[in-house]
Amino acid sequence: MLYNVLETQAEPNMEYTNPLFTVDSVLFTVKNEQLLVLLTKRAQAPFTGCWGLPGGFIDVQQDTNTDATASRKLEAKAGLKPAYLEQLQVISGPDRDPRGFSVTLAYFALVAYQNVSPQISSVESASWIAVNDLEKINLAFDHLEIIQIAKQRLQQKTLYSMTPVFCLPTQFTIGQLKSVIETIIEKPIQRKSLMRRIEASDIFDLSEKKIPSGGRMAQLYTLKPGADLVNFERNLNA
Amino acid sequence: MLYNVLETQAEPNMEYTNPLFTVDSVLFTVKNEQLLVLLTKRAQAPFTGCWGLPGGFIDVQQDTNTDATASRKLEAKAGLKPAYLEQLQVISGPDRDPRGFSVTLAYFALVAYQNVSPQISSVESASWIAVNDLEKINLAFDHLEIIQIAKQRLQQKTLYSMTPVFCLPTQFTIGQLKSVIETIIEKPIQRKSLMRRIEASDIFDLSEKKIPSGGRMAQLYTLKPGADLVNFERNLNA
DNA sequence: AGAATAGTGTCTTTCAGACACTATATG
DNA sequence: CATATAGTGTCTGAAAGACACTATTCT
Repeated sequence: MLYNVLETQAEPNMEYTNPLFTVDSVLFTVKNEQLLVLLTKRAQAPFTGCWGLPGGFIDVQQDTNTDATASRKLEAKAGLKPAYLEQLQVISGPDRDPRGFSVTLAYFALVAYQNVSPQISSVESASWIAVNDLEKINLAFDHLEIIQIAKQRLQQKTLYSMTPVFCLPTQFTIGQLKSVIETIIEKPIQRKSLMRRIEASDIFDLSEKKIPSGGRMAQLYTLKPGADLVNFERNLNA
Repeated sequence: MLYNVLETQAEPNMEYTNPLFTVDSVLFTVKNEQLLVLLTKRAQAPFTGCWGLPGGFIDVQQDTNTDATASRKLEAKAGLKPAYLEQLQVISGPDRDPRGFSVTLAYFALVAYQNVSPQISSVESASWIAVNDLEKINLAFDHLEIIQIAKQRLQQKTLYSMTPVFCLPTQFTIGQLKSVIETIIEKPIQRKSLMRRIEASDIFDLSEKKIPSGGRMAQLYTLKPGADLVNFERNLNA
């Protein structure tokens, strides 16, 4: 006993115990006026059999940074590349993983449902779940909390940017964009306000095509190649 | 050779090499119309003798999360507690640290210069450097880049919140706040606009006191106890 | 008095909200 | 034709910008 105490004190430069470090992604899409999140069924302990966020460990041989880790894990677990990916935040603590102190870098990502529907349905262990139905699901770790934080960030960004276009195919109509935005922020917006922002942002091209919509034909738009998203100086609605 | 290849393939569940994980802070303050950042002189390799951001490893025995790590390191290296602390972002890659793949969680923090000036000057190895003079300094790792990212975030937040109050003592005047804001965003603002926001945010109390200012006495304000910062729905200036 | 800073009154500008109106598709 | 959705015209409203004006303090 005494011996151990002395030995510890004699090593002030000891290596700190390195905590577990993982990268997890909250990948959203929108389908039928519902915000969906991608969950995977956990094959290993802890929380075997529970649903959780797709993620895993950095592969220092392969990954050039944590963005690459997030992408690689989404590719491996659900066979898809997100259209949008950004860091959300780090969550850490001694009690969130039974194996010990853990640090998780959470990403927040978007894809168009149309682009990934076939891949997901072919993967047994991955599934889209409506964010508003998550109480019914038994989620691993603090993943429910992380999803709520990601949802809030998505809602916030939707008020001052065109981020939700990444939930749509490359060609889309104003009506579709309006619907996706309304699903995300859970409030109606004015079509006129959206049109003004599309015009002002100058990041969209008119396609030559129009598509049927139940009424008058709708103009198709695309994001200009290489265009960066713009942040507006005012929020919508809120 | 062949044996090694087979062995690798036979261990799909092998432990990944855990990268180095550190927590660094970009602590800003404002003094004499200059934005300053706290740097520490590195005692150990790599980059011995260079200036760098105060930070270090998580202590899984002591820290309840990475926020605690950031605070503890600021306390240890400069003897101070920041008035404001939030996550900035994770920077990672195989080449940013000569020791190998590294992951750094950067924090962004604020203090009032008046509150910490004595501590810093008593610490040999810590010093405030003007952010606009950093080219002259030999900075460790990619710390220059991290400081620039933190500065941008601070500028952005200043446009839609009262975050800069954390660069001031608990009692402060509108004139002081205006000056700090202008230093941060490097642009003049309208005193009237600031007054309107102070009124609208409803997070400040008038003190009973006024202080001299070179002209008419200036009203002292304080942040209401327990008040959360408000995000305005429009940006200033920009 | 004159200079300096604090604080107010008020007009302009910008952009979102509201909503009526026109346009064009379908059955 | 009616209905549904696309898209426009234009008025209102909220909050920032501009800036002149008053108020107070010091020398």
